[in-house]
Amino acid sequence: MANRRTGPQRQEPLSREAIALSAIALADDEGLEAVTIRRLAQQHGVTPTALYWHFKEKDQLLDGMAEQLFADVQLPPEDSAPWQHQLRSVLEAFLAALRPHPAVVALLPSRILASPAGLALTERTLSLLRRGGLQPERTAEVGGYLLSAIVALVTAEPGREHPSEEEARDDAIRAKRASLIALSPRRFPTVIWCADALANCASPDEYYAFNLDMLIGGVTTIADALDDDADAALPRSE
Amino acid sequence: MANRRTGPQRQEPLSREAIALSAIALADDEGLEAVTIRRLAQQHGVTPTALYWHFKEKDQLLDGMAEQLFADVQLPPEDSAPWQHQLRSVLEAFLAALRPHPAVVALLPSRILASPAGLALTERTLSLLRRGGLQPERTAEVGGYLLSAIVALVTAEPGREHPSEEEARDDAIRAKRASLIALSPRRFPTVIWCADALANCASPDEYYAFNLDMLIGGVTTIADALDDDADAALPRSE
DNA sequence: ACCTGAACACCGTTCAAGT
DNA sequence: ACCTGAACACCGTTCAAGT
Repeated sequence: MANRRTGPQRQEPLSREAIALSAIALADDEGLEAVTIRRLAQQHGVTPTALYWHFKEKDQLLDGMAEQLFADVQLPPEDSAPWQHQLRSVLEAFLAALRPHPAVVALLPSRILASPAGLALTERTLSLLRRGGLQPERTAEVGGYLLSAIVALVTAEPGREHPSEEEARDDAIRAKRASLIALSPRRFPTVIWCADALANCASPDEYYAFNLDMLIGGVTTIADALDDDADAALPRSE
Repeated sequence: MANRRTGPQRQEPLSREAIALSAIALADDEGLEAVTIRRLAQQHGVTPTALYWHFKEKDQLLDGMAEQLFADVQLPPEDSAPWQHQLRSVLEAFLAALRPHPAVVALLPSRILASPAGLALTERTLSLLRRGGLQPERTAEVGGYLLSAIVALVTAEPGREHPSEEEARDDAIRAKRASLIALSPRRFPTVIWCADALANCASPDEYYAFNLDMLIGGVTTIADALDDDADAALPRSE
């Protein structure tokens, strides 16, 4: 589990990409707040100030981490399926890239339009909404939000914040569940009814699939509403 | 605009609430990363270590900030409207509390079940989904996600990251738009088509209303699908 | 081109002490 | 009960210098 702690490494020169990859690994292991110029330098056997040759400031390192995640997205090939189905495939591909790195995803929403791979993902998403009949303002608003909503899906996975070591994780889940069960049944009956599933996600795959169904269902609803408006505006068109 | 900078204030003893409120104001003005034990102490005319009498550690200060925002939510009274309509009203109330404090909302998803006011919001949300026919696992998964999706709605508002001073803001929007317009029209035709709306939100109210329509439409879709399943399982019920 | 070393301003936090 | 003061380990960043 613990990441390369093999002390100072003599090796070929550093690269932006190598630093960003080890930063992602460090975030995966210990959280985003563990990603520090000084710790990364130590892992690479180098002085903290050496990193400033590769990145002008820490924010550019975070940009590099985000870019790596966007580059992991395996966009499905375009096909002739209905646009809603293709949209679901695109969002699933984004989700698949994010799930291994939940600690990093908070970096993505503000950086998607500044990253080449993020732009490719955005282009695919927006073009499918356009095919659904949305005007440019709606396309931008809904498309941009959908991508952030996928990020939020990872952030909000029940039980995601618990530790990953099995025993400590079980303890945390039990403690969370107990704290919910102990609430007033008069004021919080439904929280208590849901306590198990709020404390931990029994099946993450079902959590993701069901909420994706919801998002796609919502997009379909608003696209259909636009069609109805168009029908109403052009009464006996066709 | 600038916040009470009137130097050391001699006054009645500090309180958790007063510190959390000034922390929110500081985040509104200068972003969450400006919220520092030392700066807050300075604003209150007190030594940094004085804050440790009120909060065991900085994380508890962040808890207090989140609790204040949850307490701002004005939950609508229960009524006899369809559950989807009531759910929309609850989400609108949450959104109204968040919009004045976009820099703070990232604190909320991980803290909602640890805050009394957050639990009240969760209870209302879950109880309406239960009324929609969802089982406890789905209720927890969808309800928890919906609340995070509202937070993401604020985070992802186009143009939200630009500065708030009018002139600098116009410059940032123009620069963002120009950078999108300059992309390859062959590879990014739809991004270019949407460039204006991606660079800035012409009407935030419409952005929020339209995406809320989408979320409510999605919840309705999955609840209806459950009804259909039930109908199929009990063929000529009724 | 790529990295070191010294230095600076700024963090969160502990602990003993004051009133 | 509420706050001060000194101290510690840890940040990001600049700049001049080395090879």
